[in-house]
Amino acid sequence: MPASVSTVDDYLKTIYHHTEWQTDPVTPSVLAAELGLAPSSVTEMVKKLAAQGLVAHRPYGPISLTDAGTSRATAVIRRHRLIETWLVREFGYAWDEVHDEAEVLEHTISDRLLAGIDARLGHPRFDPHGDAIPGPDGSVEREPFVLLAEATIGHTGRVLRVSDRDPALLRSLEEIGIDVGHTLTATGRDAVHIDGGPTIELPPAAARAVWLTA
Amino acid sequence: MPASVSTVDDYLKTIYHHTEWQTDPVTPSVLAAELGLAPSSVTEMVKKLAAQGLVAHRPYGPISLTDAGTSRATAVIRRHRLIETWLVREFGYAWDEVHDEAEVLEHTISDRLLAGIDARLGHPRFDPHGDAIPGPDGSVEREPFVLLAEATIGHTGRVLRVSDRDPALLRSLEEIGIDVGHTLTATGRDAVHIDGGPTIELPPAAARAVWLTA
DNA sequence: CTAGATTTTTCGGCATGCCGAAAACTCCCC
DNA sequence: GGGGAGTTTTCGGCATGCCGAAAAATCTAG
Repeated sequence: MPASVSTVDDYLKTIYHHTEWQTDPVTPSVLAAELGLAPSSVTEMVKKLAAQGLVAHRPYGPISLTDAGTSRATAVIRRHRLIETWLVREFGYAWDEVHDEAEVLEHTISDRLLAGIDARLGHPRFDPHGDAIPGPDGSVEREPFVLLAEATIGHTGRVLRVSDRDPALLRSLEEIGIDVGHTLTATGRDAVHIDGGPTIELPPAAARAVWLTA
Repeated sequence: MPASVSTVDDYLKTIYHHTEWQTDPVTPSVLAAELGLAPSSVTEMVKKLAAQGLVAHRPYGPISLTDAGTSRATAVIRRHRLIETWLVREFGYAWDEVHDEAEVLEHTISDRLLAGIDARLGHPRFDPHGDAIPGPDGSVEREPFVLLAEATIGHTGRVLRVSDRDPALLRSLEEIGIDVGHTLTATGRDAVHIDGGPTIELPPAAARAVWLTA
């Protein structure tokens, strides 16, 4: 009768993740797309999650996490990002190679081993691409941010995060010199300069994949 | 229609494990007991394994691994023992604490990560309790052995393996000084001396948990 | 404001892997 | 060599989590 832990965790994580850098509501169709499932499957599962008090959802409405759901989601994300960081730092994985492995291990590593990994990494608060690693208590460090595509011309900010959704884009941004921690100024739609250097043209989708401090 | 990888692996591993230090045939009831399942479930699953060519089994007969089954089983055992060794050496787990974690991770770690762990450990060929870690090619290092309970009085041999089935027994043997690598002489039923020292009485089941070189 | 498009939900179904009860088969001992 | 004990298999069932088709609700445009 209780749904499997890792399935539940996947739903919660995906819901949380969706709202982390965006504000649009989470609907069953969005969730279905992100989980790679049919919408009907999502409706069913969401109903179960709601029954368990992890999610708020009235029929035909948006889906949101309850406090219980949020804390469970941040716990999963903590695991995921800690594992990713660990794979990169200790096993030489490239950033676009860690995701699948972390996706699996986040459900299977024990709390004890996770604590060992966390300690060995020195309790990091951010993963290699700027996403915050929630603390063991669920706390998340955040600062106000803007999506580069939505920044006003002339806005200057530090790169907080580069979306890791498209590995090719991620790598090309890296080559250009856009990486977490660098400071950028938006000089136009799809154009920036870095630390006072020359203006650079960005590939099409890039401005929607870079977040700056507000 | 294909059974889940980790379920299949559990069956194969258990069959292999059963024949590793004993010679009695593997029957559905034995397997059911070791897997904690009902015999009827085992019959069903074994039928599927046989259909996949991993196991040889005619109705009412014993179960044995085919070559394909054996190589798959040794691969799982390699993973399991490498993970256990790693948990002990790098995370300070005690020997009786590693099993459950390894049981899960053996199914979920990628080949790549396993190779990284293996390299980091220096490609060990034995786990901390003397069980051989199969090589990546499935090769297993073995030397001829006798169960202490079945050794002739006066037989002297090096301790090859201490069963890790009963953690309490394992620890009490350790306290007495019986551990992998030590040399023992069987001085009677349930009595030994170590490296020429005084004769020691063993707890009841101990003689069935210690293997010596032949 | 209403009709068509879109989204969400309901419903019947499927696969996996397990169980318990009952039937089929083996084995062993007298 | 016949029975009974014990083991193995068959069979109907259950839970999870998914799908597709069809029904219900909502949204959007004219």
